[in-house]
This record gives sequence, structure tokens and C-alpha cells, in this order.
Amino acid sequence: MTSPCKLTARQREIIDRALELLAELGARRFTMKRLAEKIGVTEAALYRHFASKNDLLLAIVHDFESSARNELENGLPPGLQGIAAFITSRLDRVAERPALARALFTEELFDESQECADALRQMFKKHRARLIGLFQEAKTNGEIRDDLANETLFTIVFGSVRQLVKEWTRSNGAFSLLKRRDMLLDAFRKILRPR
Amino acid sequence: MTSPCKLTARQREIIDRALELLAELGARRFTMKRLAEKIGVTEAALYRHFASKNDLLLAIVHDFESSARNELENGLPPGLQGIAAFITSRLDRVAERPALARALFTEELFDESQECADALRQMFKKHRARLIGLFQEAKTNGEIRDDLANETLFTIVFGSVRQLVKEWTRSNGAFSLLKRRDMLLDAFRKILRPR
Amino acid sequence: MTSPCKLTARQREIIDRALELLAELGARRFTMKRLAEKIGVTEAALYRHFASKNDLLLAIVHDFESSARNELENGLPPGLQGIAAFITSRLDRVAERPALARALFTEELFDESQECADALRQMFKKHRARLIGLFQEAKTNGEIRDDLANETLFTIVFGSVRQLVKEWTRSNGAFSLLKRRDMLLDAFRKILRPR
Amino acid sequence: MTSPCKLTARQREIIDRALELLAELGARRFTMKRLAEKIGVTEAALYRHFASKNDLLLAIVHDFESSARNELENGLPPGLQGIAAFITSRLDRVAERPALARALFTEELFDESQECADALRQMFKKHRARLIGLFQEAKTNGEIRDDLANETLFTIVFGSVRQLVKEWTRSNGAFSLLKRRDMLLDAFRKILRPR
DNA sequence: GATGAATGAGCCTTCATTCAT
DNA sequence: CATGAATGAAGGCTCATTCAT
Repeated sequence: MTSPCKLTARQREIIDRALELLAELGARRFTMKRLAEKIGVTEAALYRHFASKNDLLLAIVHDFESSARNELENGLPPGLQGIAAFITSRLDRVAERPALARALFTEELFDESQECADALRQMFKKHRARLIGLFQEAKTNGEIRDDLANETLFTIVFGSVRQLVKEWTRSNGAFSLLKRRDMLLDAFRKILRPR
Repeated sequence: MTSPCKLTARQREIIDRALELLAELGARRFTMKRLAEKIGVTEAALYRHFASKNDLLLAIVHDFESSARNELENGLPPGLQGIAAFITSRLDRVAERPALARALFTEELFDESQECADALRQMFKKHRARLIGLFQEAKTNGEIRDDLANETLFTIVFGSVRQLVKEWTRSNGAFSLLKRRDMLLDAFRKILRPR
Repeated sequence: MTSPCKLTARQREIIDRALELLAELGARRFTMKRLAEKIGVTEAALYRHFASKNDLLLAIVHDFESSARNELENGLPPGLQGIAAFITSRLDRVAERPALARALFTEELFDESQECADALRQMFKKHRARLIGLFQEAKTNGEIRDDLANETLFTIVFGSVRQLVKEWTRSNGAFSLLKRRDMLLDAFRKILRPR
Repeated sequence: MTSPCKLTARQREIIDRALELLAELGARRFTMKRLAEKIGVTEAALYRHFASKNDLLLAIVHDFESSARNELENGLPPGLQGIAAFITSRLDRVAERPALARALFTEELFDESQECADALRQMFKKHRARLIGLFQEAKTNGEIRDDLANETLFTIVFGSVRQLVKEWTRSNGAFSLLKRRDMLLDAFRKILRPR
């Protein structure tokens, strides 16, 4: 359910620890050496499982992406409920795996690898397209107001979610993400309600 | 301790070029060597003006901060207009100085220096407090709806502004920031209007 | 100590592929990993057949040497014909097995292993002694001029052959080695003819 | 007389020591670290003078090439004398600077850097063209026999010179290069004399 | 006010090799 | 016979920083 990609068990393990480290240190200080140390092996050992740091990073992104795809492409209800489901799914994922959140929600982290940045940007584009589709649907259904451009809606909704994640991450989980998520969802329902 | 302006002319110059480079390359590839090259001096020369890279980074942050302070602490009208003015001022600054935007709006960029990160976080806190104050005011004045928690309002408003900047930066200024800013402001007025 | 043939079938196979790889990549990039990949086994598997890379290299050299020995020690006609036969045999071998040529004619390739270098030097010495013997014979027989020192003759004859191989190798077989060999042999006959 | 190239004094120094090391160890074991050690500085120090190992290698080749160019392009007498002068100049250079000989006469040494290999090949081509021109001239002048193809002449003459250098290098200068050079020149005059 | 030269620490990567299974 | 996992040593390179001049 989390990875159709052909990763070996050891690769999964490494990716997991990498994610943790990424969350702990930020991408800047995430080095192969430190990862090796954390796992308790030599740097050289890592290179038997990933040909390069770039490949490792890419694997992380792809793994995340493929796990996100299912969710977003198939499992979303239409219109407003879809929007809520999108937000819920994003934030649940963050809550259950904070490492991933810090690692991936801030795309900047991967500016080390052009390929990675591209992959993330690609993913972002898809999410955007999906969300905008849902906005249009919800408008047509009369579920949300129609006096706001879709792009503006996207900026507000996606920006808010991201901001919430950022606040949560930065506070080291000092508040309940789920509670704040519900507050945010509630707010969206209110402010987007047709007049 | 907050050093409003005690910068020499040369220091200002360096900060300016540093900002450009930061915007061009991202923090990751922003190195003293490259900065020196861009300015046309030796690395050693930079150390005449800033004791360390950390200090240079701090100077950038402080400079930005002190310029933001005036604006926000004194010059803001009350309530809803203040909120709009805050957003306008932020985004105008970004538009006129894209380098700064890319350099500072994404706090991650500074995770190289704890001090820098702290300074930025400090600034962020102030902005947050100021905005939340304005939200309260606007609620009291009956200018905006009062069924949303201030922190949620903050997440939405600040998150949206940030998201807009991010989109603009990432698109390399492909769209008019001012136009989208007005759309966003208009959207805020609509969605926050008291029922 | 010179191990004529005690190679298992698998060892022969490995040596063959090693020779190919050596020719393809040059000694510098000839690694156990790449060899294993080419053969389609693990690196560890190679170590079942050769205790070390050094041993593998040595086996290549010894194999080559022992195959050369027969030819040169027994099968050579005397005097000038022997010289021609030596050259012909060398170049035929190169033509039929370019890998070997590139691998072995340039002794530098083996400066990785002192033992290898020594073995090659040893072989070189023998060839030199053999050729010089033939020169002397040919002089005595009045087949070639006697106003050139044997060492000078060797430098000219052996150097020319080597140069031809080098040109051929470097051009990736762009010209007919056999044709140029005949031209060279013809030239030798002409220039070495007694006045 | 040795370098029209714009090299700093320090760069020259480094190139010189690099040449020595190259001769001592062979290209295979020539590492930046060892070079740094030999010079008595850190590896990092080397990188202030050459941006990369590749650049250093290229500088060596170019330096050598430019010093060779003068000689060969301008200073050669015509015909047979030119041939002798070419050989003499090559071998004198080798004698006075054995490091260079071992480093450069064997082109294989540089198969680490494609650029280097190309530069050397380029140089080789020029030398070849020059020599072949001289052969033709000498034939026309009736100074040498005309029953040998120019390419065959080249193979013999250039191959012999190279072989001599190789023998000398490998013997660690056990014999007088100049004496053997004279023997070789004498041999050439004899064997190439028109019938 | 700036340069040239250097440094120590660290980064990503590759290599030959080992060993339990 | 072969694999999967690991390792120590080394290689090329970059970074922030220092210091004598």
C-alpha cells in the first residue's frame, strides 16, 4: 500500500532512516556519512544499496510520490468532500510520519539535486491540478462560492495547509495537528460557503 | 543588539550582492568563494567586512528585520486596513527585491546558522503577533467575521501570502505579483466579511 | 612457478572476459566490479576463482607468456626468416585477439601490480634475447647487414612492431594490420639487406 | 623558451613536482594527495592553483606541447637533417628532463582524462605530419631511399625513438641515452640511404 | 583595504577484499 | 559455486577560515 516501487527490504530500511535524519537535521546537514553512522554501517555500505546520494534522494521522493498517487488519483470523493479528503489525507500522512513532512513539504530541501527538485515539482503540479479540478467541481455543484478564481483558491487552501504543517513541524509537534486540521477544515467550509 | 543601521557602505554593498547570489543559487550553493567572485574580490577581503559567514548572514537578516520593523510597528492602520497594508507591504517588498524574497521568505534557507534561524523565527513571531492583533481589532470593529480563531486566520492569511510568493518565485516572475496580490486581497475581503 | 596451464574452465572464461574488458576500458578502469558485472556474477564469485585481482592479472600474463613461449622457443626458423616469423606471429596474435594486444603490448597497463610488471619484463627480456640471437644468426649467415649493433637492430625492429600495434589499436582497427605488417616486413628486408 | 602559457610561478613549481611524481610513480599512482605531500602542502592548497586534477594534467600537457611546438614548427632544417634534428631534439629533451619523458612519451598514462588524451593525440598527429613532410622532402632531395611508404617510415623512425626512450626509462638511465641516440641516428642514415 | 597562500574538516564516491549463508 | 552485506582505505573536491604581507 505504500510502495509499488521495486525496493529491497534493505533499501526501504535505509530510506526510512534517511527520512528520520532528514527531518532531524534538515537536508543541508544530511550527509551520507551521518546516515551511515545512524544506521550503524560504513558509508561504503550505503553505496551497495543506492548508487549515489542522488539516487537515494530520488528513491525517497518516488516512494513518497507513488504512495501519494493512489490516494489522490483514485480515492477522492468529488467536489468539496474531495477537497476536505485531500487536506485530511495530506495532514494525516504528516501526522503519522513527521519525518516525511519536514523532508518533503518544504521543496527547497532538495535543491541539492535537480532531478529531485524536478520530481517534486512534478508532483506538486499534479496535486495542484487535482485540487483545482475539485474546486471547479465544487463550484459547479454549488458547494462553494464561485466568486474566487481557482488559482486564488489554490493559493489559499494549499498555502494554509502548508503553513499549518510548517508551524507544526517548527514547534516540534507542540500542538495537536489533527485538532488544528479540523479547525482549518471548518474554517474553509465557512469561508468558502456560497453566499 | 538589534543593530539598526551600523553598516559601512562596503558592508551594504556586500549584503546586496549576497542577496542577489542567494536568490540566484539558493542558500545551498551560496558560498563565500562565489560571493567573493561575484563582487570581484578575494574571499579574504570579505572577512575584512564580516567576521564570518554567520555574521554576514545575520547582517542580512537584521537589515531586513529593521527595515520591516518600522513599517509594521508604526505605519500600519488599524483593523482590516492594517491587514491589507501588511500584506501589501510584504508583497511590494518582494516585488521590488525578488532576491530578498527568495532569500528570506523561505526560512529553511538559513538552517545553516542557528543564530540566523533564531533571528528569523523571532521576526516571524513578531509578525504573527502583529497580525493576530490586527485580526482581533478587525473582529472587534466588526470588519471581519468572528467565527474563526485568530491562529486559524493567521495560518490562512500568512500561509496564502507565503504560497503566493513561493509560486511567483518558482515561476521566475512569470505572472504579475501585484495583480495576484490584488486578487488575494480581494478574496480575503470577501471570505472574511462578517456574515 | 610459471604455471603453464593449470587453469580451470571457469578461470579461462574469466581471463577471457577480463581481457576483453581490459581492452575496452583500459587497465585504469578495469575493476573487479566491472568484470563481475560483465560476466554476470558477483564480485565475491570472482574471488572463488582468483584469490586476488593481482592473481587474476598474473594469470593473464602467465597464460599469454606460456602461449608465446612455445612459439618463440621452438617453432622459429633460423636467421632472417626467424625474425620475420617472430614479427608475423606477434602481429597475427594481435590481429586475432585485439584485446590481448591492447592489454599486453603496453606494459604500462600493469604497473598496478609489481609482480605483473616483473613477469612482463621477464617475458620482454626473453623476447629480446631471442630476437638478438636471430639478428646475430642472420648477420652470420650474411642475410642482413652487419654494420648495426644488435641492440640498435632490436630497438628498430621491436620498436617498429610495437608502434604499428599502437597505431592500429589507437585507430580501432581502421586499417588492415596484416597489410601494414607485410609492408613493414618488406621494409625490414630492404633496409637490413647487406650492402 | 619553455612556456608562453600564462602560468603563475607557483603553478610552474607545482607542474614541475607533478612531473617528477608522475615519473616516479606512473600516472596510476599519481594522486593529488601524494603530490601535495611531496610539495609539502595540503591537497586543498593545490586546488587554489589548479581547479581540478584534470586541469593540472592539462596544464602539464599544454606546457609540454607549447614548448615542443616552437622547436618543431620553426626550427627544423629541411629533409634528412630535419629528421635527425627532430630525433635529436626529442631525445635531448628526454635526457634533460627524464620525468617529462616517462610522463609524456607513453600516452597511455593520461587515459584518466579524455581531454588530456585528446591533447596528446593532437600533438602526436602534428609530429607525425611534420615527420612525414620531412620524409617526403628527403625523398625528393634524394637524401633517403624512396621505396618505402611514408607511413612505414614513420612507424619505423618514430617507433624506434619511442622504444629507445622506453628502454632508457625502464633501465632507470642505466645507459647513455645520447650515445644510443647517436647509434640510432647513424643506423637511420645507413638504412635509409638511397640504394 | 585587499591579496596570495594555505589549512582542517568534511563531502561523495570507488576500490579491492572478506565473510556468513 | 555463488550471493548479499559489509568494510578500510583511498581518491577528487569544496568549504569556511586564517594569516603574513
